[in-house]
Amino acid sequence: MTESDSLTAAPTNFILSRIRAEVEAGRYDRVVTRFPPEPNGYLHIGHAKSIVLNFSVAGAFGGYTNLRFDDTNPAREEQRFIDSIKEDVRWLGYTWENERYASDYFEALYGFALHLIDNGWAYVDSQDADTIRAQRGTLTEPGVNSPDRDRPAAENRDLFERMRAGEFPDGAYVLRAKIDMAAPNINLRDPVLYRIRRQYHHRTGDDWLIYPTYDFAHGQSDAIEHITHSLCTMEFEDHRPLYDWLIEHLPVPSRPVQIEFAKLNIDFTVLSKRRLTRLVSEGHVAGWDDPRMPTLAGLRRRGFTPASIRNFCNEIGVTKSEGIIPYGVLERQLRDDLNARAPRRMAVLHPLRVVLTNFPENETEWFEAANHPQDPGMGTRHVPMTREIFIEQDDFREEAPRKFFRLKPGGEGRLRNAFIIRCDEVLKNDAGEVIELRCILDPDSRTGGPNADRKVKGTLHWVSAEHSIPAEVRLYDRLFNVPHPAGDRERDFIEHLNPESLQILDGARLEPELATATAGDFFQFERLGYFVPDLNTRPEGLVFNRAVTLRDTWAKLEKELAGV
RNA sequence: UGGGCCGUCGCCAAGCGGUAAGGCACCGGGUUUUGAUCCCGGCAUUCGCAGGUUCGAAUCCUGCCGGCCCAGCCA
Repeated sequence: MTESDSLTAAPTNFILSRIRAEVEAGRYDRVVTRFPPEPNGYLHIGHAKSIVLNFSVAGAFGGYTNLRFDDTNPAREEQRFIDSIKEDVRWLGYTWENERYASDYFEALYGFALHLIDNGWAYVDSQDADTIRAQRGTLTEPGVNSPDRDRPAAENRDLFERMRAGEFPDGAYVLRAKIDMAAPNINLRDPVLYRIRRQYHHRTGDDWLIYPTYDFAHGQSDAIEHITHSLCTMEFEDHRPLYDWLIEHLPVPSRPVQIEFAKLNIDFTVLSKRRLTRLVSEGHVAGWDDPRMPTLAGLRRRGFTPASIRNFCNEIGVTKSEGIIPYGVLERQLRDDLNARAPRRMAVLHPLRVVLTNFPENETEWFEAANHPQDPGMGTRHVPMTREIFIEQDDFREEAPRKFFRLKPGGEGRLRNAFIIRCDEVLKNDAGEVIELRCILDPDSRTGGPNADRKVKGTLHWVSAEHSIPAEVRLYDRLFNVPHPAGDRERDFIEHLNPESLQILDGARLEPELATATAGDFFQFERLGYFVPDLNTRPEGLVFNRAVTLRDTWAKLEKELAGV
């Protein structure tokens, strides 16, 4: 594995080992998979699991992966989603072999439908949707045959050709497979294969007025592309008999097999396209790429790296049992990746003015600071120190609790990369709030000085009041305040939205080095977390997003102390 | 109550008849000018439950229990 990454070195799982056995038995000389999104929304972290799986499976056996858009329903698909999906897959680090569309195969699929009709395995039904539904039976009762079920093949062919020709309105007819209305598996009760949709398609335009259903399009598309293993989520397990039935009854060029795995769930978020679409369309978030969204676009904007997401997918594994992964697991992967690679900087989110009483006025002293404490190769930069600086409000307590070892009246603290100071005086406003500290510095404690190694418990980050630059900083918290917002049967998941998921700070001060940061950069603001410039940051209006905090043992301790 | 699937530590997850991997979390301890990182150590006599088969079962059989999915002309 390179760096903290694993593009292809996925840990094993039941799919990988099954295919390995097949390959070793000589059943395949190469493995071809496909990632088949429907272009009706943005990709989310759940899709990432599928992408990583598909690409790593094919890659492990010298094969490749196609990107295939499952665009069989023109009513809800759009070009902009195709664009975003391609961008996201590329960003994740994967390169597909072929870019394909189910709509590329409409003509071939139509031919397959004719084949079924001619062999008496499909028929045109003239009943409306409600009637068909009523005849399908229930979970416990068998369905009943359609009166059109025994329509002669020639008549079926004629009707189907006229469906294509546009002679009928939407819903007038459907093509159905003739399987078994009494099958315990409802998907086998004469499933609909084609429906009339007089609708413009984003790729085929007005060429088609009938469109195949997922069940009819998917497996056959797999076969046409010589996909060897069609990996999908568990809810399609019931469709596998139909998938196989169609492959067996059609003159397809290859015989792919479908394997199902459990989809991803993460706590405190939702991962279904339907719900994500609602968050966007109802305006609960700023868009598909809102940094609070679990979409790849949102995670990217938030500051997540492709490697962190890939590593996450590999860490959680692939099985058939559905579980809920704590959001913290994803966050830790980001920390792991960025800890190794992010340059360190100092930034103060909630500034508290500190005057260093024995530091000369109008002077600037530059301190050299390592860009990474464990990686000297990342170099150093210089940070300016002046008589007036800002420290974090949280780093001073007038009434310090037990075990609080930052600054307090009369106490000492070390200014990171600089020297040790002692708090001599606390200035307050009329409201009694602390507005300024007067501190004296120990000149011998300068980095490299004779007293530099003096033991002082707390180390504080700081910026020069004069040299620091202002910035807006956006802090994010979980989008929902319950572990499983989609699992509530009484209340709509929207009701569980966390009203404090976004906090905007407009008074942050950054060390001057950060002035030139642009989208795509990433930093660790020491003692605070990992931050990235937002997509819309500008030199004259810096905006940073907090991707994730650092592990904060003190926050945890303090909570425990307060609780007991 | 029909069909399909799942149930191994708080969360993931190996294991596939020979006597419970690993990761995360958590709890100790060490290093540290980030209460970060890093390092060391601890952490299931037990595999949803109950029977059975076997010298031997998480692994095989039977029966229960719990959870998820399916009745779109969505995917």
